[in-house]
Amino acid sequence: MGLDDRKLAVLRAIVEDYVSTQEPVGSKALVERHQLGVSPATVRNDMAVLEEEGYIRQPHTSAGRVPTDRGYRLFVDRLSRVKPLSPAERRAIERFLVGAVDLDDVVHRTVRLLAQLTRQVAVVQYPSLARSSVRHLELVPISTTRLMLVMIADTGRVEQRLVELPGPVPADDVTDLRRLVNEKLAGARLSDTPPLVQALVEEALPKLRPTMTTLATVLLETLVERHEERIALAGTANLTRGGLLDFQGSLRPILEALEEEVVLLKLIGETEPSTTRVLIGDENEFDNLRAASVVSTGYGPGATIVGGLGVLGPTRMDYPGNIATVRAVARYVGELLAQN
Amino acid sequence: MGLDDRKLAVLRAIVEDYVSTQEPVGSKALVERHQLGVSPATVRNDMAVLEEEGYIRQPHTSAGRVPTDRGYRLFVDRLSRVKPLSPAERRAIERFLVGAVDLDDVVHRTVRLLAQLTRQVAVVQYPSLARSSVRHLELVPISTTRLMLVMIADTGRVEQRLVELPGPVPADDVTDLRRLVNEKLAGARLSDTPPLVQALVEEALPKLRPTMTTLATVLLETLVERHEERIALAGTANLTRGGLLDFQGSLRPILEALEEEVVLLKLIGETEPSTTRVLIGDENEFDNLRAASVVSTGYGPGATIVGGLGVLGPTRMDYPGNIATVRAVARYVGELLAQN
DNA sequence: TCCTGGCACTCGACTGTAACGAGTGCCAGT
DNA sequence: ACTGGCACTCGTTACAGTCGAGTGCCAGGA
Repeated sequence: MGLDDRKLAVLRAIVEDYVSTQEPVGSKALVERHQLGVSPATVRNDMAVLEEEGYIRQPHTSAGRVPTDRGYRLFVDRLSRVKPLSPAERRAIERFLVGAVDLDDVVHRTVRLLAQLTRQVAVVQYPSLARSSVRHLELVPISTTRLMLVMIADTGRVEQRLVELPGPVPADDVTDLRRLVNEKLAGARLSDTPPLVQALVEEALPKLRPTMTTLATVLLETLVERHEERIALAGTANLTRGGLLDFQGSLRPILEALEEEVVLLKLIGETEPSTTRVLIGDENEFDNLRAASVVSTGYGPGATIVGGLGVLGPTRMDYPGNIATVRAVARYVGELLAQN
Repeated sequence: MGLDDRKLAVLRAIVEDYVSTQEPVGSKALVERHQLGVSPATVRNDMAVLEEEGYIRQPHTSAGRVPTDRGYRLFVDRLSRVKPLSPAERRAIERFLVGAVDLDDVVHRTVRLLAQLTRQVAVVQYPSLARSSVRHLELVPISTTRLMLVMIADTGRVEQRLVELPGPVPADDVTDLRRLVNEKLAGARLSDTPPLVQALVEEALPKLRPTMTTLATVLLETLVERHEERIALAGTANLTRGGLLDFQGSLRPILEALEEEVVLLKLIGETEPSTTRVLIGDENEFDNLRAASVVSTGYGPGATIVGGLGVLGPTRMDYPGNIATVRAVARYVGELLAQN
């Protein structure tokens, strides 16, 4: 396809104008607002080509042009540079994140910060258990037949779970169990624990065997199988900006998708490439989100990645700005985690 | 004000029809759909009176009548009986709540259940710390100068917090601290802890004094001051039912309000009367929610109340049905908590 | 005294027509 | 290869007219 430099410039101009005005942009307005150095008629010819190639389209015959998902894609890949953050934004990020005392606190502040800076819906995944290691396991007797199991991960996450024991267990045995469990599991990556837990049961003294078996079941459930992942969300009210024009008039599918943790995890949790990922409109695998775009990236202390974060908004969003913000926030959060 | 039985019957009919059809209801339609035993003209006279008294109003001159907030209030207080739950609903509640392993689990299941049954936005407050007692405090050494403080409440809530110690503390001292803290605080209501914590510091051995002081600060922050309350939310997508007619076309203020924990707590957290509370439209103290109604109640094991739960929706909602559901769910959750 | 049928009236919803104008595609000329 | 000009499309807006649901009021009857 023959897209020369000017045609690309036209596409860029269309995207920028449409994102900021939210109205279809015509050839005349384009040459007025950008120094393209050619006449509207020429721009129209270029537009015709861009439309033929599927980068823009006309909502109605007598209206201007609007970028398609494919047009945004080209824009993001080749026509935009990452916008540097304004000093005000930088300051906001720093100020927002100091004083966090808790992992919960960090995550909550982060998600609100992201929502505020981007004016989109923000999503932050808690540090993934799968990518964490066990720092310590604590067993707290609640009654003679009940224990509270508390797992503290190196990422700061704390999970707890009530354990119903098969029979009464004396305090000394609890101490033994605690020691055994920690000797075996402390320091291990959560994803590596199943065989270790198995070994624990097999090596346990006959006296402790039944209790350990129960404990092992709960351990596996808590550490590996169950609600492994947590998510924080903020800024849903931002969906209502752009007065019903975005999302073709109905927020319903979006709101539904946002309530499904599984969906959100898919969106921001796939962090293999460790670079910023942009999903535009129907590139998204969920039908409910085919009118939305997602900008996401991984975060973590140093170079490692323990979770994902990102923003979700209309396809008509400020990609360069949002990409810059998401990256910057991820970096700051990573630094914060590294300090602990 | 002279509202005889028939006028009340007319009001009831208007509310019921409007709630189910979502359209202003006229005198003719009313007599057709209800056995009022009088003619449309008579109903019109009654309507005129009801309108004068502020219970109904006309959106336009040539339209039917619509209940006002005041009309709904009268309906709820005097004209409706609590709808018994359908067997299907009963079954749904029971099935939904068995198998919950965790307080987190219970709360999440409850909030989703409520949202599903009422088709409104559901809100559930975690058992309030202020109404809980300390079951156990655990101190887990993370490094020589860091402890993880874990508080387990009798309601099942678990709070944790990282403590930065002023200097290295040997393991034996941690054991002592743990014992001291538990001796003093275990069993105490959280709201009663401040003086006890103070006493802990004063009675501590000189050797432990600095550490205990730091610990005390964090304890007070964690137990009393900070994010004492937590909230779970579900069903926001239900706001989009009734296609923009409810909430005068903009979900924005509602979504904004739902993001403020403080607002939600005010809505469902004030559980003094222990009976079901209904807030209709502008009875609500938050401007953002003047187009919404809230049905809420307290829940807890036995007769005690440890938190609140409820639903939020358009003023045009099925009050009798929602009240019944909210009550039933609260009772079941209470029973569930009592078992632990 | 209260209810009812009848009737004029209001006013939003809908329909059809016309003018307007933003924007386009195409073509001939440079 | 670009440009100015021009005819054309079609959504938007304004306006007028009709329709009908629903009302308020009144006179007559139980």
